[in-house]
Amino acid sequence: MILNERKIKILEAIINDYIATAEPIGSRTIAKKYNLGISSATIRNEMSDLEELGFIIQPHTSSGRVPSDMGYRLYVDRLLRFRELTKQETDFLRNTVAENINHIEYLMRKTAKALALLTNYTTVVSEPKCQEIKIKHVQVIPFDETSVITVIVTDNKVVKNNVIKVNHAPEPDILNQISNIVNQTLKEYSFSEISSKEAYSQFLSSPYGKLIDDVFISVLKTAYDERNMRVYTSGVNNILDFPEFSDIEKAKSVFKALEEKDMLISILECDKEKTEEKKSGLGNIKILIGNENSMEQLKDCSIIKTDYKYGKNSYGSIGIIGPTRMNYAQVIPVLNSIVNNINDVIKALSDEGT
Amino acid sequence: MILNERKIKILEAIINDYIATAEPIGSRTIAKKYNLGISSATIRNEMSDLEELGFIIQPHTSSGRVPSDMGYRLYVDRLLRFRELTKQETDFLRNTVAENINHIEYLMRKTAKALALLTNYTTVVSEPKCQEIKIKHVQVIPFDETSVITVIVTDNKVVKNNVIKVNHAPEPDILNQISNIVNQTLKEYSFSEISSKEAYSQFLSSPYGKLIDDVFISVLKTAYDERNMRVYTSGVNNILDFPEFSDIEKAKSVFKALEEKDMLISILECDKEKTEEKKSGLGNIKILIGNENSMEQLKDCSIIKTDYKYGKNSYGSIGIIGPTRMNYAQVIPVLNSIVNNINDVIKALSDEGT
DNA sequence: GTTAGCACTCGATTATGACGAGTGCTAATA
DNA sequence: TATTAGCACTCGTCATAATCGAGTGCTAAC
Repeated sequence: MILNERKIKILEAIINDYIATAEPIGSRTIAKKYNLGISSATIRNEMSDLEELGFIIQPHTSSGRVPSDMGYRLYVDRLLRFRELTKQETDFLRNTVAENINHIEYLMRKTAKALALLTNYTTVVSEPKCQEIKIKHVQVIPFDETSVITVIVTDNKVVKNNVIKVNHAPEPDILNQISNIVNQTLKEYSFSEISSKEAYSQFLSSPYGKLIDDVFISVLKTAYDERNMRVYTSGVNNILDFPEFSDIEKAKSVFKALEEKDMLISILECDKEKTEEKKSGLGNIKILIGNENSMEQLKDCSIIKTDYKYGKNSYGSIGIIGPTRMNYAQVIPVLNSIVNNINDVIKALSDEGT
Repeated sequence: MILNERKIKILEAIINDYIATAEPIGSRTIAKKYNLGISSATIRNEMSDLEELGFIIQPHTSSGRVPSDMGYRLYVDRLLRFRELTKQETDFLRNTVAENINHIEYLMRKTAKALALLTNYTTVVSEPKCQEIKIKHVQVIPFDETSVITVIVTDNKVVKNNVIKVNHAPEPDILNQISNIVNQTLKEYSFSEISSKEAYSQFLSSPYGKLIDDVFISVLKTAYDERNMRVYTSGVNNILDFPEFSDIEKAKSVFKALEEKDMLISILECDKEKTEEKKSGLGNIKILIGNENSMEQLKDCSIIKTDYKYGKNSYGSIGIIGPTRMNYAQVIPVLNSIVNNINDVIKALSDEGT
């Protein structure tokens, strides 16, 4: 059986209609709404073929058809024509990026919010992470009589901090000296040399040896602590607006999945090998349709995601989650637009800086 | 009509039963389950009185009764007997606090999570805020050729940071000097003197005047920026487990409210004047029942909240949100326990430090 | 190959009636 | 006089049946 032009036209009609209405579509509806120049009976025959080929599904005998994951996959790969963004939309996205580019936490939060607003789906944004994390600067600053704070700046402008308890907090001058020692050591030695304490053994016998050791430990902890990765979501409630989740149990299972930070991270990182690059100059946006993602709770959802660059060698991810019936033609350009914005601004900043 | 002992006994039975079952309670049920030594007919008469007095409500003719906000209020003020926490519970709460006390962000997040876990309601935790914010230390640290980072530590161990763009980033030594200038100025002058630039006008003409100005501006912004306040929630999904929110529209409206950060903040801060202190040594836990809070979307919810101390003059808030039918007898001791833990540990730390 | 026509399917909607938990009222009782 | 047994009545819930209609597959005619 061949997937001829006409079958594809019908499939396209079914998918477009289903994306818009969330109702199974019958042959008569197609014949009336989309004038393909053929009767409902012919369409009926073609639909029967499409079902046999696996592109559409009949929820029960004598109901209309609904696209299958495979149908959406064909649609996304071959039929999708992207919606042009309006000027308002592009401006809005550009401003969101421009206003927050210097503050990664805000950037993540506002990006998630902006995308949720424009798409009405759920968005997830993860913190940029280096393949190989680099510590840019460490500063030990005074806090009170029995504690100091280490501030750790990584390559990608991410700032983390830890409180360290001491018996008696040294003077600011001393703390500066300690900061210098730490920074110098970080420049000269690898993490493994530091974690074996070899790199700074000479300082351990000094009066502040214990503190210096604590600082290095806290630096290493930050450098390796994957769990520290922040993830922001927005528009989780939008799930409830889709009829496919009007069953409260289904909604609950999706919510539960989206509440788990680990789950969010794996949404953004999972199945890297399974996904294919989208053609047509859309960068490396990945699309996972329904069961293509391996999370049982999200089997009725599609995930559209991509990475953004933030600092040298440092990448974060942005994902948009909705029902498989999601509006791919709109979501992809929106995601593409904001990521290009981020990448462009970051590139401009780093060019400027050299 | 007098609210005699017997009426109160009946009211108590109704409320306890309703908290447990979420079903309207009839006179026969009470007569059978709680042997008060009177017949269902008598109970019926008393219930009729209780309804007239406004403590219970009949959803429709010939259905059982349900407590009103006023009924819960009486219950909470006069009838409530707190459940003792189990050893596991107290240990769990103590450990949660102990493990995270030095890192405010974790402390907030884990506290929210722990409370949601123990109570099965939704929890909200806000960042400690000074009535009068004090900057403990400012440190300008290098980032790259065209930017530096200001790290601002407030009185309450909250660390904020901002990126500042410069034409050409000064050497670390210079940045240290600038940090010293800023810290010194902050010690000697008030915020108003700083915001008028009067306090540091002498430095403006130096080669780094622009940068120094930017740093002060960023400090002031952080000091005043209410919006910077972080708020963490946990267990939002628990809402879906309550039959009162099985209507998806109701659930959605609560979700929408809990998604807004401003709304969360006003949940924790609203109606300070309206609430009353709870007696019986429970610190200053506040309870808002149903319409006692002024948020339309939360009119079917109760809010139990209190403040915790984190650093000198610095208070954050913790709130637990559930249906008005929530288990006050359990939630209040749990909340009380964790807040006492936080306060005790913080007190111990500050005593130790003097 | 296409289409009109028709019998058939099956979920959704509506109507109906039985059930039962609960009420209020009245009259008998302690 | 307060309490209670008894009874008719109310009304939401649940199960059953009836109807409707969108949609199908198949056949025969074009």
